[in-house]
Amino acid sequence: MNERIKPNDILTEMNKELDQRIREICIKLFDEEIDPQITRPEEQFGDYSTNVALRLAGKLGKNPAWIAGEISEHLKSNQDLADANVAGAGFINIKLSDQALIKALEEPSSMLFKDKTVVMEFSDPNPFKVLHAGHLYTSIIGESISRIIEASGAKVHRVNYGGDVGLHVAKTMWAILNKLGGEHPDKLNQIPAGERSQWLADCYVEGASKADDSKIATEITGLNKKIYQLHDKSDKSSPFAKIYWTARDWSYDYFEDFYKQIDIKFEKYYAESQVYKLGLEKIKGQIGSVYEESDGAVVFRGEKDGLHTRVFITREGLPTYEAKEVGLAFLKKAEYDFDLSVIVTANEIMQYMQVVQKSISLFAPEMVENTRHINHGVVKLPGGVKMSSRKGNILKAADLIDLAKEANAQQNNSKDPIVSLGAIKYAFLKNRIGGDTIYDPDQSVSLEGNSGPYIQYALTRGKSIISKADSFDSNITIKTLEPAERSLARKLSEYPDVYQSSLNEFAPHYICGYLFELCQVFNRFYESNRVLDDPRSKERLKLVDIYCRILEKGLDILGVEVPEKM
RNA sequence: GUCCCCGUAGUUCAAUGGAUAGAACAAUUCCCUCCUAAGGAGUAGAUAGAGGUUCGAAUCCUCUCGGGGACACCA
Repeated sequence: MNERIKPNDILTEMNKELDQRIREICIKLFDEEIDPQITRPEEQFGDYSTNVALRLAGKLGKNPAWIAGEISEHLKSNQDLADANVAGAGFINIKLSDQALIKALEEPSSMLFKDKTVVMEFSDPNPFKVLHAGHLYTSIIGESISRIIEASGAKVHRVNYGGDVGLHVAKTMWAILNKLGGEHPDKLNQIPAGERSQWLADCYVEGASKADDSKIATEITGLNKKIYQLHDKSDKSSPFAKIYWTARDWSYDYFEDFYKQIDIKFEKYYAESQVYKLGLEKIKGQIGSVYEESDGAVVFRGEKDGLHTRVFITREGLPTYEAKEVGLAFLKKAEYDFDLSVIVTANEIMQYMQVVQKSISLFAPEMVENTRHINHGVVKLPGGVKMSSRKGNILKAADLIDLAKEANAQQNNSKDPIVSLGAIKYAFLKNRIGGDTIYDPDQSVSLEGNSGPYIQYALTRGKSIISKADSFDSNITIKTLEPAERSLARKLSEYPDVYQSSLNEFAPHYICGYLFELCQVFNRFYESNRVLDDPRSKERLKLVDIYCRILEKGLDILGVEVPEKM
């Protein structure tokens, strides 16, 4: 965690109370200050659990079971809250009184980031290139983490960053000029609006595939310079500039359409053309101290920090990706003065990013202190082939959405985009961020198993129960719990802890796992306990209502909408 | 070659150094007069290998094997 937002207390209320009590007991009995590390164990063991006794055993040179016994005796002395017993090697298992458990159900979630300013950068597709499956994956991750942070009270600014200058643009421009037969911007009108994005993607593939030819490579290098010059001179009217800006707009128009489709909204699109001058300026100011000249280029020697040496300014005097990142970092800081900056990128970027961040930290440490990187893997289809944007055999983001739609139509006979989109989002978020993810369209839309539609369905079903009740008062207070009700209530009470974990680690998969488990517990309850037309109807409706609200909150954090009916 | 990440049931994934390694799908055996069975209850099945640290290791360390990524003017 970063410095400015270091949480001094990340525990939920119930956790905090137990934590405090156990700390006091340990000081009183053994004169030891120790973090109880309270966890939620399996139901058979209790509601909360701590391993303090095991960890104290070494320090005190005493039997852990004996220590656990002493502590649990003192915990028991306050029976309004909990019962405690010793189990296993020396775990202390705590069982809340029904009253305490019911109280825990009302606990609001953490507001750890209240009034903090957070900049979330994610998605980052490049104009002049294809918006591929990986962009969809990273977008869904970024959006969910944004929502996780927002839910704790932060103001989150979603920003996007793309390369509208650089060699890849030059490659696309080379192919465009080739296709148009020269600098003829008028001819661009011949490309139908619906095909523009694909046309640009094809141009990139063509340019990239021919860049091995040394003559064409030289032309592309020339175009690269020309594109930078165009920005330096704010040229918008020369034929070359007209082609550039038109194609650039096409890309951004397509991005906007796409994000709308997946229900994500960026407040700002940073472009490389906008940050490279600032980057060059900052780097040139540190030549000799942080960066150094080598072979005519400006580099950062990463080896002394276990990183690689990377070029920041080329021999041509042009900024590389690294230099632009330096500029972007300073621009974001200037524009938002954030408490926390989060950047979501693919794993392959990580090692470049570390070099960039390390170099910045040497002359502006405050810049990187509050910056956090989240790295994720790549998207694959089951038994999938390797993809390469250079070769053009790439899975587009739109293709992935189509696959989900098709699967949803076939398996569920549904055309509801809320279901197919929810299926993709959930499928991407249910695994821990970091590794590659295999996207199976059929599995993702399945109503059986751990899927988005399964949770969506569970919620619509829960709501349907409440809507069928003759009367329902959400304000009633439950006074007692039957065993089956208690199991459900116990699971419901875990939500704030799970949310807290997902916030601490920026890990949406905890939410997914919990929601699925919650549905399982609910279904088990529902199987053998009537809600409507039952003497316990009021209490059970209340539990169903809490269940629905948690599912709603959880799905909202995942960015998954819920249809009215399924 | 150097550095980084990864290796868990047939498959896709979980597991703050903690209890009997949890699920889902697939397989298999049961259970629907009932609030949406799109469900529930079972059975079978896994930590790549070898050492080490620890009261305790899927998790930390070393090595081996296997997969992916990064290694100077691309992003």
